[in-house]
Amino acid sequence: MVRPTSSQPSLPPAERGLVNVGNRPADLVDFEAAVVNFFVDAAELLGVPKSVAAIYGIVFASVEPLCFADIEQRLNLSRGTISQSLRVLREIGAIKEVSRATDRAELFTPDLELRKLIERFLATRLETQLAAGGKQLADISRRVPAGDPARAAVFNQRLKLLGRWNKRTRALVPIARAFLHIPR
Amino acid sequence: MVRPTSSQPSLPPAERGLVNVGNRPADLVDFEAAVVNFFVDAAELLGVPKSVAAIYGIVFASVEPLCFADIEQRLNLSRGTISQSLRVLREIGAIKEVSRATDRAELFTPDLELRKLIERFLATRLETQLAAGGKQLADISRRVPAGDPARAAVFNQRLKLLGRWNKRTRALVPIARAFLHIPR
DNA sequence: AATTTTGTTCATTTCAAAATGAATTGATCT
DNA sequence: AGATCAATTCATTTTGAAATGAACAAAATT
Repeated sequence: MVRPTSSQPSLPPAERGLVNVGNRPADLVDFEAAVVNFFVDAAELLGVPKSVAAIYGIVFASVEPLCFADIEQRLNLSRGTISQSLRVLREIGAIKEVSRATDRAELFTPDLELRKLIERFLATRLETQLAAGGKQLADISRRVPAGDPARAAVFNQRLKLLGRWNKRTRALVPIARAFLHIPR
Repeated sequence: MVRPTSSQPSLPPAERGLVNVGNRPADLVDFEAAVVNFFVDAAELLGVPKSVAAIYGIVFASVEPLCFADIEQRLNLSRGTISQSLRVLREIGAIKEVSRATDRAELFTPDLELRKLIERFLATRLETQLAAGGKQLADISRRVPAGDPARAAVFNQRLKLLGRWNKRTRALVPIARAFLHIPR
């Protein structure tokens, strides 16, 4: 009877997804795959491309900073995609560059200050969308068809409702920030 | 000098988008288009198909309940899409059916209890995703590669961080509910 | 029973976002 | 200078969710 030699009780192999196996140890690959999947799923909720999430994941799953070639080796993604996704990740501050004197390649390490990422999401997606919605509502109000006053009254009532929800949700954002201890 | 005969100072025509003009009055069409656009934009944020949002919008923008044919006339969407989108809207409780004795066609009216929709979003998308994330994190923890203890320590540290954010965000959901006055 | 009216189903198509990879740039090394 | 390495750009391709519309059902009307 052959048993796995691992110290762990053997887990089922993880869904590999975008993660390459190559000649790397199976348990490491499984770990990386599980981390990458976690971030890919989370990104789906936030509307972020899979490749971007996967690259953050693979960088997160390495103690040593990774260079471009490392990522290319570990993930089943083209150079073009990796280059573009790294740019996005740098722009949003999800990864940091760590220069290494001995080599010319840039090294990347995850920025573990997740509050910055969350703050970015709150400000960029939520707050701006809600503000845009508020403007649209104002515009709609000026378009309520006159003529039938009873009908106009109904529409104004409905629009007031939307306006209240817009305001309430906007008021929620700072509360969320406070609760998550995210500095203004 | 020809002036618009409207009582309103003439607004620029609204982006028509999916809304059909037909032989309907321009100001009504503009109003409907503005409302539809509002919901389409909001839906984009929530990951809802445009057609679904547009149909909710066109129903919202009518005082009288609309039947299938009304929607088909007002929006540039196929019967198939309308049928499927109406099903979705009924399932999530965004519209109500209003039977009319005089006619066999079903009539639809918006459910203005927006808190129900928001609650649904919180429960279905946010909470279940966060719970799934929590499970994934537990799984990842069991996959931390043993061997190098220093490395394992770093990973455990990082995973603790993710776990904390997961928990905090989960704790935020009930607070959001309370703030928005959404009954548990 | 035949017809019209009212919608549904689902195999195919469309389309926009994401991914690709060849060509190119811009370094660094010999 | 020439060669090699590291990465970026961007015109093209892929892909998957969304939309289409013809075929089909089910009920009401004639």
